[in-house]
Amino acid sequence: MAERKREKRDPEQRRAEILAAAFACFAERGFAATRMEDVAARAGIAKGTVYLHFPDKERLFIDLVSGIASPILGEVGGMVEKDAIPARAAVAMFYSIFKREVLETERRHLLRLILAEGPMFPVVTEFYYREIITKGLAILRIVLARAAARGELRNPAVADVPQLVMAPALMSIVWATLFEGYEHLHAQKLFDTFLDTLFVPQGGAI
Amino acid sequence: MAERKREKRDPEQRRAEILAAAFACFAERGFAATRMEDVAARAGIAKGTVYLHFPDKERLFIDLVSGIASPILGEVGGMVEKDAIPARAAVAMFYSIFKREVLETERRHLLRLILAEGPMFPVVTEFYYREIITKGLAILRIVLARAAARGELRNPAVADVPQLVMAPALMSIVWATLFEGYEHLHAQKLFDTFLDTLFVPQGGAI
Amino acid sequence: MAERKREKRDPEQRRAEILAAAFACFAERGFAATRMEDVAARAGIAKGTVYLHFPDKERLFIDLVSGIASPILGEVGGMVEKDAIPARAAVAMFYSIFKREVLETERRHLLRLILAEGPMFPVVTEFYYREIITKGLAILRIVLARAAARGELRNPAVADVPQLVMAPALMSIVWATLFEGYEHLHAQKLFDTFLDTLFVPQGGAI
Amino acid sequence: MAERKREKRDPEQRRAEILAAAFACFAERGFAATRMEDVAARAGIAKGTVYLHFPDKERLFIDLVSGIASPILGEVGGMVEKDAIPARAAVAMFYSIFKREVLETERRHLLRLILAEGPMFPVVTEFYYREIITKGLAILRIVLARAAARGELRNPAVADVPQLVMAPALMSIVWATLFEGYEHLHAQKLFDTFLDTLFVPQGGAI
DNA sequence: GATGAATGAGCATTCATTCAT
DNA sequence: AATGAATGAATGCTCATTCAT
Repeated sequence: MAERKREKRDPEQRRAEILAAAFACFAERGFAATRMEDVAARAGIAKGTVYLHFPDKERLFIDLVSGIASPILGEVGGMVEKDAIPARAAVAMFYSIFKREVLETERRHLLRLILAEGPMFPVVTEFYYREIITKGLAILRIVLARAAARGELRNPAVADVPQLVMAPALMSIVWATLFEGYEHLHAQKLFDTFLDTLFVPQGGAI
Repeated sequence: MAERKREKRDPEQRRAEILAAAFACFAERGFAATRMEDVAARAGIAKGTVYLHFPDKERLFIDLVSGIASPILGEVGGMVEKDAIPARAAVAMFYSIFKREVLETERRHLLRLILAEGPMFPVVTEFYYREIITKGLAILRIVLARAAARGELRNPAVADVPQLVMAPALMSIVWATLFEGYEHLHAQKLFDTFLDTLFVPQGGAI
Repeated sequence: MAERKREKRDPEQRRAEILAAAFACFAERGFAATRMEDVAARAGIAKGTVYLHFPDKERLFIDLVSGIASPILGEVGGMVEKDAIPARAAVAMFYSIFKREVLETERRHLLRLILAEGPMFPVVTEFYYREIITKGLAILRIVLARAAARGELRNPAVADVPQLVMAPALMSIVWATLFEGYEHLHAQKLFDTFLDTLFVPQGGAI
Repeated sequence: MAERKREKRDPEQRRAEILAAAFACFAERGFAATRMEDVAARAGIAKGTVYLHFPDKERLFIDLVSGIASPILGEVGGMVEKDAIPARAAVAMFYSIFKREVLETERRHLLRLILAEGPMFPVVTEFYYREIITKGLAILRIVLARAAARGELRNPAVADVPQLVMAPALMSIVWATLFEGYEHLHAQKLFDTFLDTLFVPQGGAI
């Protein structure tokens, strides 16, 4: 009978649990097709309880999508600091962090959510542009400019189109989301092949 | 007010009008958030009329998403035939067709639809994998293999990961869909830069 | 190609065809669950054509239910005339006509229709009370009174409750409609047993 | 205006209220013509609340029609036990219970419902055949066989067609449902007259 | 007359949100 | 705080009826 009813909790923890449940639901079915009751059930609480932490479904979504991104940035930022390391290593690390933190995480569903619900939630799109894209591109721009200056790039013009470097990452997510079930895409190979294409060989010889 | 009521039409034309309206609506708001009445209104017809052409919302969506892709394939396929032309030109043509037929068309919203609704409509995902991705990759694989054999690729390993060539196209759509309002991405420049990175310079000079 | 389209017909015949189709449909599914299109399809005509003969669904139903009963009465009425024949024979004939004209005909579904839709169509109920019940009871009353006077009834009080004589007929229809599939009810035996109960044995023997 | 809003209730009681309201509605207008909103309104609750207790309209109907019959059976069954009492008294009790429990109750509308919706709900028909008809006939068969053996029946053959005994009950309901407004039928008289016809007089004289 | 595409009111059902407990 | 029954607006779909052909 000890059905852990009316379990009280640290509000912050409760909030986090709801966000986690909400993310799983939204990622699975999209915003419109997710029922608040699904979220509650997944969080192991009652429907009404969700409303004690979020005023409505829309706000739950926005808080969720915004909050989930923040942690990613930190590490990536460090990349730019180290002037010493070769650009190729920096970009490789970029992919590596992306792989570890996004592609191989539940966060890989984020893109789908943002892309899918973007038009309905401009706030979210803007948030991502401002907080993630802008910062990511800025970092890449710096790293690529440095690489170009050092002659590490086969095509220095790449430094002007840092989106090109993001493209394989994007592809890896989209593929993982849609087609992984039909055919496996080896993300690391995709990244490495791109790195080999982007950068002049490091000639360990002589 | 030209109320054009009870306008009869060629069934095929009517069907096409509905599909066009539906595409606009679905692209704008997603499957769940689109009301059949919206579609009808956009097509300038009554709610019930939609059901004379499609049995239900789901089928309207599937027929729509499936039908809209078909026309794309034809032209791309021709690319592979011409053995004579340089690989770079072939890939450039691939991007060009993509730009003309998808990126600069309403079809650019397709990716969003597929990505967003994929999990709810596995039929659609499978259709796209089978009809578009598989065929597109096959073509690229042939072209790239040929290029590798001819020494046209800076990194011949690219021939094994044709998804790499698709990545910039993907990026161009995602950017156009989400961030174009905040910052312009010059798709042609993206493609050209990538081509310059991918292929060894043709050195017309000396 | 000779798809007998836009077949013109004698209006009366067309009307009759529609009524027949409508009866089949209404009997099968009831008023509300019958679609005008079903009726049209069953009559082998287009939806709109029904409306050339009946102003609306309700009127189709009323005309139908009213019209289908009329033919029954005639023969029964004759029963009362023949003063000479024994009451038992007259009542037997009543059941016989009922069996032949109603129970073993599609008309057996009439009761269901009237009972089911009665509250929604008081006109129909009233019509049946006035045209069928009243007349049928009147005839039975005369026959039974005569029988009582002649000492043919085991219980002369039956002459005051002619509904009692109708009851087995009612039972035969209800049973045929609902339970015949589970267990057979031999209507003739039901009637004969009732006749044997109702009337004093005729004892042809000394 | 005592708007008694958001009144919470014992679930069982709520369910019973809905069933009662549903019965009234279905009895009045039939299955198809009854709107769930009517049911809700009649139960004094909101539309959605009905769905907290029944998954859909069909199930509401089936549960309703099935549930309403159960209570009838009990008492009737006792009839057969008492071997001592004369068959006539037993059958008289049968009619009496029927009158009290069905004819003079809202349950008298049940026949209409079953007859009307039978073809659309075979489950219901089968339920009634199995639970009511079969059992009722079995009891009558026993009582009548006993009566025949004791020479209480004017026509012993009646014991083979127990439906004959049910017929007056059926007539009383159908009449009450359809024609009572036009002409009164004295049910007790109908039953008594039938009993007097069925059984040999009990000779209270001497 | 005959047709059947078009219309839109109508209804079953869902689900975000509220609130009495 | 937590619950979940209750609410009612919203939406997919149907079908009686109309009307251009």
